[in-house]
Amino acid sequence: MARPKVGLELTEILEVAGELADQYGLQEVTLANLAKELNIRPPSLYNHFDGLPGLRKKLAIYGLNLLYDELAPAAIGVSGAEALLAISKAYVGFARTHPGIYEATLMAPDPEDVDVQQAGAKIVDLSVRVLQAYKLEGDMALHAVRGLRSILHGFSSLEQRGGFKMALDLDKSLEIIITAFIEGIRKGR
Amino acid sequence: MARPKVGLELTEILEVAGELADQYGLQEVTLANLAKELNIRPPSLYNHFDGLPGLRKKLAIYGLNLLYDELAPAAIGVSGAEALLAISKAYVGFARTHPGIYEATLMAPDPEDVDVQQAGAKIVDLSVRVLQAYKLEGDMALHAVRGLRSILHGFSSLEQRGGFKMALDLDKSLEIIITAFIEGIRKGR
DNA sequence: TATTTTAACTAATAACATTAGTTTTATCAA
DNA sequence: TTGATAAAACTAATGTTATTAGTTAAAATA
Repeated sequence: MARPKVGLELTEILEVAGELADQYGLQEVTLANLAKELNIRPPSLYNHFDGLPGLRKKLAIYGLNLLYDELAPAAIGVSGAEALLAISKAYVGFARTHPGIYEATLMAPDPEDVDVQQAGAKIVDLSVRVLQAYKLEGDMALHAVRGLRSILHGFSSLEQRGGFKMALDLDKSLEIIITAFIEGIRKGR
Repeated sequence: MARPKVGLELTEILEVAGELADQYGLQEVTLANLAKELNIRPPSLYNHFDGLPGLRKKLAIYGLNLLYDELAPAAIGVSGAEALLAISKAYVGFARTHPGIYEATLMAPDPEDVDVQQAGAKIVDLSVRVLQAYKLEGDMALHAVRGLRSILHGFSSLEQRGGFKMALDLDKSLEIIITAFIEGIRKGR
């Protein structure tokens, strides 16, 4: 019993791949660079995942789980606008701290893949629960989730790509945007 | 006089590259594939731009200009919420029609590049003008622009990556999200 | 201790971007 | 029309990458 290598290896590889992604960008996460970092030869990596697409898929799932683990704690003990702002800040914060891993999250070779969908669904479900405090009726709850996700991803993505050039506090922007959006949704019933 | 090849070549190359991107994805826009499509050898492309990074930069600018050319007409003759919804639908529509070119728009090798910034600034300016109808005071106008851009990019990006799985009308989602956001911004003064 | 599995390895191949140097083709001035 | 010039194609070669095949070493298990 106890196979200390089997389970640990893959996680360790993904951690290194994640560091590589955050530090140099996702496009630098190549089998060559990863192998160099791990002091093994590139072909050896095929024992752990199915080539570069396999790595990117596992990295996407790994990243989605990391993201969920940061969002979930932010949502406990609070509700309503407070909870909404808390997970929003956590989301954007994650994208800032882990730009490469966040990018990997959206770059799965096949986004329709069951495992990837499942990891992403946890985050969607979390958003749904936070929005339940607003008692939105019918389809409005679903539209609201789409809006929230659009804002969070769009904001993170644009910030990451240097899209916001104005000298204007980013956290304040986020708070105003989220607050405005949810207020508008409430008025719209 | 009249050098019908000099100017036309580059545009023609970008058109073919754009078709390649839209049809097979941006990652398939390689010098090898592009050269094959143009019936020339890959090294010949270096006479037109500085390698793959050069192509991606030019494709980004080309795409931003295309996008602007679709947004601008949508905004004329209308104002207020009507104009806002018009450019929003045009934006998302462009991302749907030209998924590869839209992606290229955000994938410039150096987003800080002056030419890229300039092409993007036209679109930001257009958003600013449309939002001016709401007479937002002080920084609120700037926050609003950031919010609008986040929504439009986030929505397009998530839709493109199959992020919205629910059987729920996408255009209706967009309309509700944009309307809610701008209403919330107005209330927040 | 013997077997089996895991994970490393070497060697080789194909696709790609890129550089250097050359040739063809087209433009334009005399 | 012709000769000079510039643009844009070419061939050849190199280095990096992912990938496959086949092999070996090491660890876990029976």
